[in-house]
Amino acid sequence: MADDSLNLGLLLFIPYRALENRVFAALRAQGFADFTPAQARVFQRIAPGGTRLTDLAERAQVTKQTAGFLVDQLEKAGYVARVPDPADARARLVRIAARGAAAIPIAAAAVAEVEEEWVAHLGVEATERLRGTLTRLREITDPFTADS
Amino acid sequence: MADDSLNLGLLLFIPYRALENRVFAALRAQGFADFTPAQARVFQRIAPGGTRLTDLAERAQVTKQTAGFLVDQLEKAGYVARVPDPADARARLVRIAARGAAAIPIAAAAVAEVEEEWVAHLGVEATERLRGTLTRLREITDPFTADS
DNA sequence: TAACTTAGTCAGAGTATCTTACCAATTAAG
DNA sequence: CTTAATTGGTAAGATACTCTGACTAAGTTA
Repeated sequence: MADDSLNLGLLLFIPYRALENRVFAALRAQGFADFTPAQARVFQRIAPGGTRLTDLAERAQVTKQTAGFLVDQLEKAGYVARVPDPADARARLVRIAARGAAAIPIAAAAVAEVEEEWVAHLGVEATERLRGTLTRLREITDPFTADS
Repeated sequence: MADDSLNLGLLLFIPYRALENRVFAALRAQGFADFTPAQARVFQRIAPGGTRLTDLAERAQVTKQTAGFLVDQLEKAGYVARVPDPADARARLVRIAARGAAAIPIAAAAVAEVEEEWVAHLGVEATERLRGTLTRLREITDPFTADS
């Protein structure tokens, strides 16, 4: 018998994990096998114009040291680059580099594919409502909702 | 400006993480500070009558070795116990022990509290739809939906 | 009973994460 | 304009998590 009274945490985590697995598999299949989930979680939080390490750490909810460690690896692998922050000589901006930019459409395609499967199972409306509800939920669960 | 076009993965992950943090904070505040998120993810998957290590590993999507490592720690801390599996002399069932059972209502209360906040933000109906949609989503994203 | 499968452990390695302690640049106070 | 506090980031060391590969023991199949 299916136990469908799992707590919301697990209910959120299960599809998250499933989606992540699919995206990683797609990237691996296209030659992007040289990065890890932890690196990807930081990478995802980089804003279009670049993001400071400290901000990245806050958004990803890890320490500055952890973020620095992961960005080091992303940088070595060519996914990101650190450029000086014109607004503050202490800081540098982590920006998406060529290899990172190349990976994004592949990841996006994998997400779209999974989403189609979800739509096929849930229906268009329920899927859109899911997205809408999660987006609204972000307002009270993401400390960094208000960034670009 | 808020960028509300985040991919579904991140949209799922953000509230998951927020909820997990709250539950951990509540447990810590009640004296349950001697376990980790990784241990909790395995712990959560233990079925009422006990679960074999191999099943636990599959459900939590980690290797048997990792599951064994985490169960060792949970066992040392008194959250679970390993008992012989009457059906198979090779196997043992991981069962929730006294300390584990004591932690569950505290975690449940924390989840309920967070859920109330979500209801306050989203409304009752949207929250229930969220749960329903996620439960249905589990059918195609959880390899172990069909267990008790 | 020999071969195969399944439950679990052992050993060793790499990855991720934290705490504590720093340095350097910026900003605030006087 | 110099001292003090704040902020961006790094360094070192420890712990936690997770994996791969190799193994033992029990169960199943032929």
